[in-house]
Amino acid sequence: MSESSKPSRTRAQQRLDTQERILGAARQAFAELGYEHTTIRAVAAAAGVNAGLVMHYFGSKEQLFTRAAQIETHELPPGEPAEALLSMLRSRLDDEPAASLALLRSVLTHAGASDDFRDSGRAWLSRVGEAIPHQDADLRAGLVTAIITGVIIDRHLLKLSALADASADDIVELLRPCFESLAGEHTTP
Amino acid sequence: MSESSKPSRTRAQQRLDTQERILGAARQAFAELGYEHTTIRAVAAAAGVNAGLVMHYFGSKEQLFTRAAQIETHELPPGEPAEALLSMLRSRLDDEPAASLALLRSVLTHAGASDDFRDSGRAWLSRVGEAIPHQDADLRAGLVTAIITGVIIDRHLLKLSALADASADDIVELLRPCFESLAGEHTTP
DNA sequence: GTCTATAGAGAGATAGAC
DNA sequence: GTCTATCTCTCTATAGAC
Repeated sequence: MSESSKPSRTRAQQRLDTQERILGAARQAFAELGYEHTTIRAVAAAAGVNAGLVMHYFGSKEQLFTRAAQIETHELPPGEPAEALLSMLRSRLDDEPAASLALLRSVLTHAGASDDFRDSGRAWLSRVGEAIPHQDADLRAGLVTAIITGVIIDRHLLKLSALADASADDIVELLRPCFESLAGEHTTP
Repeated sequence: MSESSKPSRTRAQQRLDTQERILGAARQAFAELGYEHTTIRAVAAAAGVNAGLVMHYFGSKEQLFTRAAQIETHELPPGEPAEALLSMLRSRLDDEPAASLALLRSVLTHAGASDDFRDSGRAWLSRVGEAIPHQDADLRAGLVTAIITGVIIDRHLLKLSALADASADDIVELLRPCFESLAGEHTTP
């Protein structure tokens, strides 16, 4: 029967809460500093716990990163592909999730991040490729993805003035012709 | 016969030669590994010298990076802006200089690199902005630059299959409509 | 469930010898 | 002009106490 009586928060509950706090702090740190400049100590401090506990829960810095940078693969909305891609760009311009920013910031310097990125990107790319009605669909999918990534990096990570200050609507409007020429339903020559 | 008397290479010459070897090794290392994973020791070894010598010549890792990642600001060829941008993208698709890749690889994680990047990018952006015949020229310049950067990163740094394997010509052809809509000489609404 | 203590490795930087 | 030796710092990771 009862043990600690009032199970308003069981021990397992408490454990999950703490893990979530740590993951949140880790996501933010990885997004702002990148993999190498993020220290277990700093993550622990931000989560209000001790560094040893972080290791105890996640095993290594590498595993902590993989957990923190885990992103649900972006779904491509149904309908005309160019418009679908634009609407997903639109939402990412407004608020890109921290986990995704963490992955982006670290992808150029941390080998593990590149792998995570490739894995989560593969499904996305093939989905986009299938939606594009052209022979060279793969290259086109790679190009729109490169464009989206480039814009997101400049806006959220590098905060380059022109892109960081612009309204999401203006950006989308300016890029519409690009997306239509790459992913639109033209007749293939 | 003579030994050190033959000034086929003076001491100052020798010094410059060695410095150049070090800079070359540094560029390659920074481009491949990023700022944080590049060690003075490894650069020295690759250049066939000792780590102490690198410090002696360049003072600090930070200064070594700044020297190694120094890039002549890309000149925008004269003529119609969209075509000018495409032709410069074209050349960067074939072989991007190591110094530029080093800067790109490090820009997301190293503060000093971001500054160097911003500085060398500012001149470029204003030049592109001036060439674009639109009111919102700055935003348009930021967008084409983001596109170029995204494509170069995916091709040369992440080596994502679709972009890494494609021919430069195919990429340029697919992106031409994008560049024309962003930087072309349309009548402004 | 959480924290303390510390081992162990690697890096940048400095001073001076050859 | 170039190298050896070393100092000092910081970080991950481990072992075990409360």
